[in-house]
Amino acid sequence: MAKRRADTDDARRRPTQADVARLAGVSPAIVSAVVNDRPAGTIRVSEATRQRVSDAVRRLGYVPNVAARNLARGRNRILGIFSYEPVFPLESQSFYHEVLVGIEEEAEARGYNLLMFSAAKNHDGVRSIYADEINALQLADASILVGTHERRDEIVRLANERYPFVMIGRRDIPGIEPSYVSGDYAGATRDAVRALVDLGHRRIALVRGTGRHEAEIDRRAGFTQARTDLRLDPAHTPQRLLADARDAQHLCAELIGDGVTAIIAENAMIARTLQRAARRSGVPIPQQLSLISLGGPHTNGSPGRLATMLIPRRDMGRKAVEILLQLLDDPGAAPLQTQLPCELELTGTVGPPAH
DNA sequence: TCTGTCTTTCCGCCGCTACT
DNA sequence: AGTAGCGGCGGAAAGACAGA
Repeated sequence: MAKRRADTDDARRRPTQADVARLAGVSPAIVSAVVNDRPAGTIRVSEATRQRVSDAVRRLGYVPNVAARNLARGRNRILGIFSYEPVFPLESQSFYHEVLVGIEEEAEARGYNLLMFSAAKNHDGVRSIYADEINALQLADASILVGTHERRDEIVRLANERYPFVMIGRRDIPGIEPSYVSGDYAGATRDAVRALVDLGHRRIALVRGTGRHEAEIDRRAGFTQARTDLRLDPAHTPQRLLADARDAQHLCAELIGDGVTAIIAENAMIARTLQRAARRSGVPIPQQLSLISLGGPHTNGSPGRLATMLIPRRDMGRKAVEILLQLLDDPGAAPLQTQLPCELELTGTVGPPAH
């Protein structure tokens, strides 16, 4: 095998550290120290020896074997990105575009390469980390998981295998405590209610969708918390479900009939639907009804630009890389869970109540 | 004896192959 | 079928050796 190859094919064989060591008349450890420029604290090499090794490296054309080096270090300086859904749709407004930009910036700054996992599909046609029953992410030292349609059984399996990973978005998964980076959606929702109250609103509705994801649960929890903090009458601060866009006009009329002067929409789609419904009903925004969207991004330049919660996507990407590297440096560390503050951009569709 | 320089040895990584 | 050994390194520890 390798030995046989060495005998028959020596001239074409790539030179190794051992070859350099032989030619320079030193031990392989010295070659390693010179090639990797190890500090004097670990191993001292005289200038003359260093020169001999460098000459031998040049004469043989020695280049370190990356695979062998990774094997020895147990690291390959590759971070994975696994997405349960396409992250490169045409719209540059895609939620994940900015997150990926942040990931790339931070990975580059720290000298790590990125590897995108996107091919592995299981028999259901759904992307799966364990499509072949083997953790595909092992190619990378650690990975960032994006997407909201994750398979939670796989996340549990990853955690139990002690594979280092970070999720974009808070996850509440029984049995494990995954590391994640998320926006502080509850805090931003509280801030939105407070801003409306400061403007004089007392009857404020949260219009939610059918989703039951943590990001949505957090927004609803933030709304409820704000109601308590600000001593608002629960009867005047309802949470209403908008399951079908066709019901928007009816819901809008109903809320206005109840005296509601401000609506917080759980996501941008609901916000735009309500905005259109109000326009059709002849309800002026923000003169008669204020509207805040808890999900960006809004369409810049559109008429009646939406007041919006700004999700720090780029920072989330950067923080995810930071956390991954912390997990790599200290595999025994407790899960690192971070919620970044989300600012509110209260322009366009927010104003004081009519009376 | 101390210091500087270097060698030797060992472990770990893991897929693959040869050997028992 | 099971096991040992190899490849090609990095890194650390222990020790050898020469010269001051």
